Amino acid sequence: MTRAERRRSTEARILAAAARLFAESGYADTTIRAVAAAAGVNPGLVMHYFGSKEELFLRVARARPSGPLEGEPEGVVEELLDRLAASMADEPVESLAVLRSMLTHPGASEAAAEGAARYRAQLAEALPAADAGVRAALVSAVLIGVVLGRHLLKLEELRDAPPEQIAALLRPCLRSLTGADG
Amino acid sequence: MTRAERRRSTEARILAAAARLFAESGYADTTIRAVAAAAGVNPGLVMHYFGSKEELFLRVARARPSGPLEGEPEGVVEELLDRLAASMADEPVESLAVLRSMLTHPGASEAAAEGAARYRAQLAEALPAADAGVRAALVSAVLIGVVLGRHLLKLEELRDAPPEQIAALLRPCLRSLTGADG
DNA sequence: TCCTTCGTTGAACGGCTGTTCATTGAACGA
DNA sequence: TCGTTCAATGAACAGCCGTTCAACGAAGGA
Repeated sequence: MTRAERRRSTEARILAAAARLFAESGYADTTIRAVAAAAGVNPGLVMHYFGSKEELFLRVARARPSGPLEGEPEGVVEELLDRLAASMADEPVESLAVLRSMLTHPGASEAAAEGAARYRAQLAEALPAADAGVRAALVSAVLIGVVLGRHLLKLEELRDAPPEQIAALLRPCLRSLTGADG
Repeated sequence: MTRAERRRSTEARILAAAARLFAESGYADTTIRAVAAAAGVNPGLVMHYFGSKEELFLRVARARPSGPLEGEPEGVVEELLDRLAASMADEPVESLAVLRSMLTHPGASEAAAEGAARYRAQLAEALPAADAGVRAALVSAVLIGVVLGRHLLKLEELRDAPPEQIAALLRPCLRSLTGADG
């Protein structure tokens, strides 16, 4: 294994461990030492690669663009439900890391705010109503609440329910919020 | 001022400061020293009164029973919207402290879980549908998402919108989730 | 008035944190 | 083969944390 490969491999291992720990424990309770241990690496190395705990977190939290969101409200709702179902099937480690840390770490909210605002703006543009902004924010809040309830608060009924059932129950709810029900 | 009065007054001041700081910063980032400073008191006194940071948090987080929730789904939805509007008018410090810390502090979830589960059970009993449990959990998740979005994530559109507008947009959403729309 | 009670303080403790830095040793280029 | 590069280590630093404890000083009872 070449030197560059080892380097990339180690860096990836640290990032994966950091994402998992940030998601599980939040920003404050995740220590550089724990990340290093989980990655099988020396704490100093984490600092050497990422400079600081803050920058390590930002590398994990970098908002990956999640595809465009356009078309008629009906289609947008289905797209949102699909994404929700997908993030329910497997544990969405990065999203959870961002979500949990946004509630823990002062800087995390600001770091993710720009991407989230662009997301809501995109969503709002697909809505016909005059109060599209508030509606888009409510849709975001509802989806965040559901992911939060299932993965972080671990509400039993939500954790045990199949994704399709949740999506089906949520459909009319989102259709009314987006104005897709006329 | 009598000695017992001073004692109660100081204790109340510490509890109020703790509630505010737990809500603002979560469990981990709230220090005993900061609570003591905000209450104008010596850190040692906080320990002397409450024993530990954990017990101080539990005193703040003790679930205050929030009235019964019964009757027809339509009425329950209106009751929920009323409570939501009320918690939007003023900053619900204690609720936020619990909510934020549930996401920060391992023990906080468990501490609040019992009360929250009883709340969802009560809500589920008022719903006629066979999948009342999942529906009740989804209603909780939606309401948590909205409070979270407004007070913790500070989504601009949600923070600036008047409570009545949010309640109005949420009404059909909650009616469909509770099965109040037939 | 004197002694007790107790709210309150200040200093200190060990432990864990993020971060730094000199050092090692194996992969590399010549 | 030899010197350089650089991934990786281990020990150490200062700072903040929760927590402890001896001590002070004013309120309360006799």
